[in-house]
Amino acid sequence: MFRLLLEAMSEKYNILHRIYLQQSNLKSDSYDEYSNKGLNWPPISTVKKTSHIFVKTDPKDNSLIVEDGYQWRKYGQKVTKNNPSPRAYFKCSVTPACPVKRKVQRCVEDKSFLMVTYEGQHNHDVNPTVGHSLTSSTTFPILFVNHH
DNA sequence: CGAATTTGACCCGCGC
DNA sequence: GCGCGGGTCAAATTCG
Repeated sequence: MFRLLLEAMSEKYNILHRIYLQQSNLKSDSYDEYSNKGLNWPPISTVKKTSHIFVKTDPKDNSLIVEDGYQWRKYGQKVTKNNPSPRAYFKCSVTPACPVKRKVQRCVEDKSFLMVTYEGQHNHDVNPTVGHSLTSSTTFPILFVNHH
């Protein structure tokens, strides 16, 4: 488990470093805004089509809703064969034309983990008010990004 | 009263 | 062709 964490974090660092080199060459101030706020992971979705993110939450909190700066509209919930815990399906509702989908499911072995799957990339910017509230939280819940 | 969530139905791809 | 598993739709319902 820890080895997976380490590999995924180093991979995430490599991706971020590549993005940083690209963005610094392109003189983009939107990425500087991200890095200043500590929101490192939204630009990853601009590189990768789908990404699996593990989020630590309270297992008692079964709301299955993760606030990440975007606004999601739930459109389905299913139970899969491998996982007894239900899986929730969300769509980005910040912009009606945004094609991003998100799946949220509890991890099988550790119920305090939440696996979030992002599909696609946002064609709009992140809501700044929600993003600020996210960074002001003391515990940054996102553990690592795994990609297939 | 409008919008978001819930939840069963529907749909589609895949393996037998 | 059929059943199953997973993804989406949409009517009803709840919530602000």
